[in-house]
Amino acid sequence: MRRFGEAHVIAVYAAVANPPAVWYREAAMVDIKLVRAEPQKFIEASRVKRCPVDFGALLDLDGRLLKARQELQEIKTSQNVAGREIARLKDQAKQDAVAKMALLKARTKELDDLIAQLEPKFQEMMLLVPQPPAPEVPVGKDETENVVIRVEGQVRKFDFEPKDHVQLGELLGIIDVPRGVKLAGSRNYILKGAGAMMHYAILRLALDQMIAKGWTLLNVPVLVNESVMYGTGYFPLGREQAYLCERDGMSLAGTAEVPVTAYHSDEILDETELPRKYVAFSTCFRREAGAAGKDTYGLYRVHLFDKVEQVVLCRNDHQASLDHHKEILANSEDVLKALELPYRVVNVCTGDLGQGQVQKFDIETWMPSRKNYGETHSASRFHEFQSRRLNIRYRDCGGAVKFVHTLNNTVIASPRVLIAALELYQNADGSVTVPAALRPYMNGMEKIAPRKG
RNA sequence: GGAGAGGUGGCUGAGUGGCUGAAAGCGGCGGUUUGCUAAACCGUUGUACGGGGUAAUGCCCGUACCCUGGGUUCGAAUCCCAGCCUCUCCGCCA
Repeated sequence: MRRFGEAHVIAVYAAVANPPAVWYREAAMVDIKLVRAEPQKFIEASRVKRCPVDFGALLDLDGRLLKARQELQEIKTSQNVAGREIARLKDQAKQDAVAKMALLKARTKELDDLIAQLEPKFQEMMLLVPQPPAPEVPVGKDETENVVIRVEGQVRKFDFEPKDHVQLGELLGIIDVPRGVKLAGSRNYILKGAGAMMHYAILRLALDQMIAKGWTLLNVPVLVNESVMYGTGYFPLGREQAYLCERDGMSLAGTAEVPVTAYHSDEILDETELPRKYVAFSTCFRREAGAAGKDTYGLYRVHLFDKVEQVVLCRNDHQASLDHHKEILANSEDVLKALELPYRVVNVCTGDLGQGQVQKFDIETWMPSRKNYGETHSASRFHEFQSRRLNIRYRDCGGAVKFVHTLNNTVIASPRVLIAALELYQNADGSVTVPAALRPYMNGMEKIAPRKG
């Protein structure tokens, strides 16, 4: 059985002058051959996704690199031929032949230098080229132009004045924002007692549902090499969102998607081993750079949260990708249905789509305090975007080596979903009924009641 | 953290300057033999890029790749330097 690929091509691209070194994979990003063949398609993708790339400069660089490499290859051929010759020559004839080689060597050096100069620029630009979105993705400028495609469950009407999750959390003694801020600054919090129990209960419910469906549970590193961040597409564009441990050249992943998707990087799998379906729990770290002043209240947008994530690696087949996309969406809906929370599914528009995503469906769960649905899940499919960057391939039945397709979706993320759960399950007296599905995970607790005193 | 050993193809493992993209074995694939399986025997078996060719696949030529990067040399898996990673022993530790 073939398991590991041999091409662990991780190159250091260091701006020679200053650390930190930037890591990337030498393996292709988006397929440059496709960009050459249909530049218009990528120019359009760049426009609607709002990922600016100078394709004129990119193709120019590509052309010059290609030309230099072709000449270099020809020179190498003559060098190899001459080298074999020299081994057989003697004395004066040998001296003459060696002298001739010097000329070739000088040209080789020139070409090497040229390539060494152009290559990093080319790679840098290639890392910015977006994956073209699927035709069924609505064109739009930002999240306000996402299209609702389905609404599930009934939004609760209260016959009393409902409290928000922070008020409930304080009243019940299960959420402590001030002390979270004391320890770790803004956007931090502490879950306590039944609040922490409900947090773990939700995550465990999600894990158990996925395990029951036959998904493979992984426990993965969340402090990862930069190459993994580049490979999954979070770098370079999302670098501002990540906590970096620069001394060690590592960063904290914002989601288990990162290590789980990279799990098979630099490997060649066998088609019979596909699809691979993984589920993993991880703590997620996000700087929320650029979100200053946005969603500052409560547990909606925080620097650290816990999440159960699902990741699929499947055949390089459009239909297979579509089928798995439906599957991972349904898996997440199953968790919300078990929790009996109302939600809707939206088709995310081009402007709100990530660089690598072909299409994305967000699930938004009803949050009474926001008087709106709030994003709780994000189901994406990438086609080859991530697998090219990570070099994840498989051998198909005919023996051809192809890049896998990757997909991922939140199974559940907490505490964000606690906003919906606590607020929707609250009672007039300030207590919160524990959703039936969570009781087995909370020692049978049925209700979280206000503290005495 | 201290001391040592080592990184070669799917795996094991040979290879100390040109005839080595790489011996041998295992595994995989194809075939012969056989009532079936097994065994035996024969053949075959990396990836990427560029060029040529085809209706297309097969195919042909070239280049690169023996952890990564740099250096020495006409020529590097082989010599030198730096880095990364793995293993063993000791120490520390959830």
